[in-house]
Amino acid sequence: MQKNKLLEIYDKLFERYSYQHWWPAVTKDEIVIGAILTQNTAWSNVEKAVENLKNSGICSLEAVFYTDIDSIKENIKPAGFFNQKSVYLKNISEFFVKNGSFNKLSRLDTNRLRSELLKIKGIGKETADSILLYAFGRAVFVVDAYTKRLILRHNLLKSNDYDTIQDFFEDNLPKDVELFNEYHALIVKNAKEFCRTKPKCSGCPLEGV
DNA sequence: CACCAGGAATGTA
DNA sequence: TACATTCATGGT
Repeated sequence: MQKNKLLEIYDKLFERYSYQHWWPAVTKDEIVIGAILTQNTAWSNVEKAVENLKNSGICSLEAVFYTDIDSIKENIKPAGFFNQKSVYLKNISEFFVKNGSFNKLSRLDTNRLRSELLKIKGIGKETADSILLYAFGRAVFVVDAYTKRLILRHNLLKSNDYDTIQDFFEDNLPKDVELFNEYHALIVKNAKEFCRTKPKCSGCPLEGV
């Protein structure tokens, strides 16, 4: 029994699933592009879209910026919402190209970088934080629908507000990039297995936590 | 056939 | 602030 519920939950998830290694050995550009494409979309469909971009030689933010939007649409079609996601990709690629890409943007502190990302149309809190964590390596906790449901079901908070839940994680965990990286991935992994349409809790590593 | 996935923008009250 | 609607493909 630990006094820190969040660490207890993490330990049980990690014990069951081990490392998820999200976005390993891929370019940062691909992570940013994937973060947009995965908005409310199954990851298997994102992989098809990314593969199309690679085959077309335009799986980079600079390439996206200089490629006509109709070609972008055609390539990312499998990921769904291609009409708006193509615009979103254009928006963020413009941001990176016009601001010196990772080289210069990495000099900004995390809060400043986050607020700049949130100004881009198509980048909400979860996408911004995913980019900060997985592409920039900043210790920012990503809150998604699964995370909210986990917090509410275990009665750890009353509010389901994004910032409230994010603060809860960041204030009760060591600010460790690898920990935040794995934790978010483990929550998704566990939710997919046990919390689909009908919550089947039998066998869940968080049973009784 | 229905449901929804590693959300965000927009509109309504 | 708190919900509701729209966007689109592909797997179960």
